[in-house]
Amino acid sequence: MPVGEPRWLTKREDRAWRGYRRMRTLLDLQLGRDLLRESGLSEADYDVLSGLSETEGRKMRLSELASQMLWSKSRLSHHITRMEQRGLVRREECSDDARGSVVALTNAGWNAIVAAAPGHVTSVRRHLIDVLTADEIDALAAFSQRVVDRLSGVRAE
Amino acid sequence: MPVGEPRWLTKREDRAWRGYRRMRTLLDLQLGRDLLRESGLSEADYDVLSGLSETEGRKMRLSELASQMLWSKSRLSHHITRMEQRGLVRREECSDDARGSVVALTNAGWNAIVAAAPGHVTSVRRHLIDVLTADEIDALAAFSQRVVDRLSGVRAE
DNA sequence: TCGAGGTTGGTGACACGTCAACCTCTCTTG
DNA sequence: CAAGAGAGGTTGACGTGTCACCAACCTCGA
Repeated sequence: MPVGEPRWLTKREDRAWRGYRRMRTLLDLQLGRDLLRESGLSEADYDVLSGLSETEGRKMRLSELASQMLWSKSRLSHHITRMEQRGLVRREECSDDARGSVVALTNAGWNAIVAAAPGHVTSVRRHLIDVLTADEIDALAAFSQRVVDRLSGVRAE
Repeated sequence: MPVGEPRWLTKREDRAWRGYRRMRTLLDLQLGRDLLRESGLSEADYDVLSGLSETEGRKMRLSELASQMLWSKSRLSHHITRMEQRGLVRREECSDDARGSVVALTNAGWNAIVAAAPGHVTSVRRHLIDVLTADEIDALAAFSQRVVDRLSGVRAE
């Protein structure tokens, strides 16, 4: 906690910060709406399906998927329960480790992600990617990676 | 909804998109944790207090605050109810419009935001602003503004 | 002046995320 | 090999956001 006056944001910095936050809010909202309307999936659903679909055998350990998605195990477990009830994924026992469980894509889940992906990519393009210049794309990739690296290295102050 | 194959993301675009999303997730988490630890406020609390504190008279119509924050009226109403119970804000009747209500900052609310702001700015600096070059700051401000403008102009499709 | 139609908030039900407690199983280590 | 530490996952309680709906209210044309 800073003791004296902190270095307040300059006008330029403030513009960037507010712009970022507003973009984040609006973009999430729009992409989520587009996705839900066109495919009946939430962004969370999409991420889970997408993660599984890119994996060898279309199945993954629960904890591995959770850590890749930056989700808590509890969150993923709850979410998988709901998706399982909708037939998108299936829990299987883990042969290696009797404690563990494996999440597998069902056919319905595979079909759902295949059907949803084109529309989602189009939506991401329209609202973000195609609005940026090539330089801005590269800048975004570069600095977001840097921010992520710093945050991942630091556990809690 | 696209009919044929969409334009999939290139490697560069994909790096930007994934980087952005990961940054968003981690940054939110970290800033929220910092803020809560140092001031006992959630980011939502902070935004409400901050919005009110920048206003003439430190009070605002509920619907105006909601639209400025890009929140639904219902969400704000729920949140104000909780903040009211903690003494951070107060509801007042609206003289112009008997349907309306006004949210006002209490002294406790003012003290809370004044106490929280320096630490929050420091946290934003450390995890985002100071990690970016001046050019990146300007690029972020520019393209986020552009994305926001396009999204604000479009209502639904 | 009255009624239709839109606006402003509030409310209850539900979906989702977090936290902490818990159980089971695995792995060390003496 | 037994005991305890610790990992993997599940569950329930709780807080928060969304959605649908309602009541109260305003505005404006007939």
